[in-house]
Amino acid sequence: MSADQAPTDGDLCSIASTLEVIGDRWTLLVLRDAFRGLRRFDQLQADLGVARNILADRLARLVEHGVLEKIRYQDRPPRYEYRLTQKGVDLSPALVAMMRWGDKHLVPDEVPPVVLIHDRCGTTVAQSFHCGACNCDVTPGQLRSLHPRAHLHTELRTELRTVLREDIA
Amino acid sequence: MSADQAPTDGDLCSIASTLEVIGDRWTLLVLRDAFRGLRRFDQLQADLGVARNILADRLARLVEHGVLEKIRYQDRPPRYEYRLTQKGVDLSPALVAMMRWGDKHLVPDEVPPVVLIHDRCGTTVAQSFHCGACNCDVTPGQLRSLHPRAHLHTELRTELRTVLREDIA
DNA sequence: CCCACTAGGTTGCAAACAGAAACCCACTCT
DNA sequence: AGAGTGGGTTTCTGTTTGCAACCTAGTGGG
Repeated sequence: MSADQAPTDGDLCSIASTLEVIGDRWTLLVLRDAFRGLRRFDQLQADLGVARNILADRLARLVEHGVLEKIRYQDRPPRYEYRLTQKGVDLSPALVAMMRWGDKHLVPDEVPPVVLIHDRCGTTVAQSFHCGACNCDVTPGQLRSLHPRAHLHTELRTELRTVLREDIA
Repeated sequence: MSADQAPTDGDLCSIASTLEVIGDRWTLLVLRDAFRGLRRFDQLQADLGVARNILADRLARLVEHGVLEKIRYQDRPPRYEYRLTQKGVDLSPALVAMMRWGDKHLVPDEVPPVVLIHDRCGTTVAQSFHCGACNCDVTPGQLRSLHPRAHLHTELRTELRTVLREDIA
């Protein structure tokens, strides 16, 4: 059954796979700035204060993974900008979740939180877990996770459909 | 602690602040395992394959930041486990968002996705942005962000209440 | 024509960090 | 007494990072 062949289980776990693409401090800060609308190399470099070679590396990796696109926005002289693809835009739930955690547990009073707006109606939008059956929001503590295949937990349980509890107490 | 300040704008941006706590590949993998129920040093070390000194460092940092608690679960010999605090459990939206992005854009068919269950009713739960006014879900592309203070964008706009568009096209 | 300037990088080198393996300690089991 | 276990720390070495300098088009000014 070979539970441990991979260097990391990047191809088995969605979180590990995701971290192989964006699991880096500078990468995530680049994405944050991309969502804020920054698109050019020097804008990003000035805003982040990151070393230029590191920024070049992270941008190239994000382009390679299809999270950003490198677009030539003028021809002479050739100038490029980096903008989010749909795949990149789909990262916004992750960035928003981190932002909300920071809002709640760090920087309590200094910074008024960024507000998310539904562009059609202009009112605020909340991120949540929603249960369609109960038609209610679900807090993290009321969540359980069901692993369709338990190959990641062969030591704990060898049966399929193992329920792992996320309890805290 | 005591803020070795301003290498980045960690105290201005919630995302940057959050990344100073969890913005590291191993840290995030430790948290993933914590949500799966792993609690002991050797369990984590065996599962992740991380160097023991690195794991010790990451656990200590997470405890220091109040994301995990180090609990003595037996006295002779003294044995400890690490479990999520409420602050730690509140990170689940971020982990879930990364997991869903990985489900959607990486590992497409190999791994059946982990399903989230509402413990009260046993049915599946979805993570979403919800607009209360329209009573509908909002896709990432329909989101705009409103920054109550624009101090992070003084070059772009010096006015308050700058609307930053997250458009892609 | 010559010079400075900008965007978008690349190169070279010192310092910091990650990883592997060995070691340590307190206790229990046999 | 010797081996095993949980929970780490130390040591050494190789990779990664950060910083600064440099490069390459092209543009605008004098």
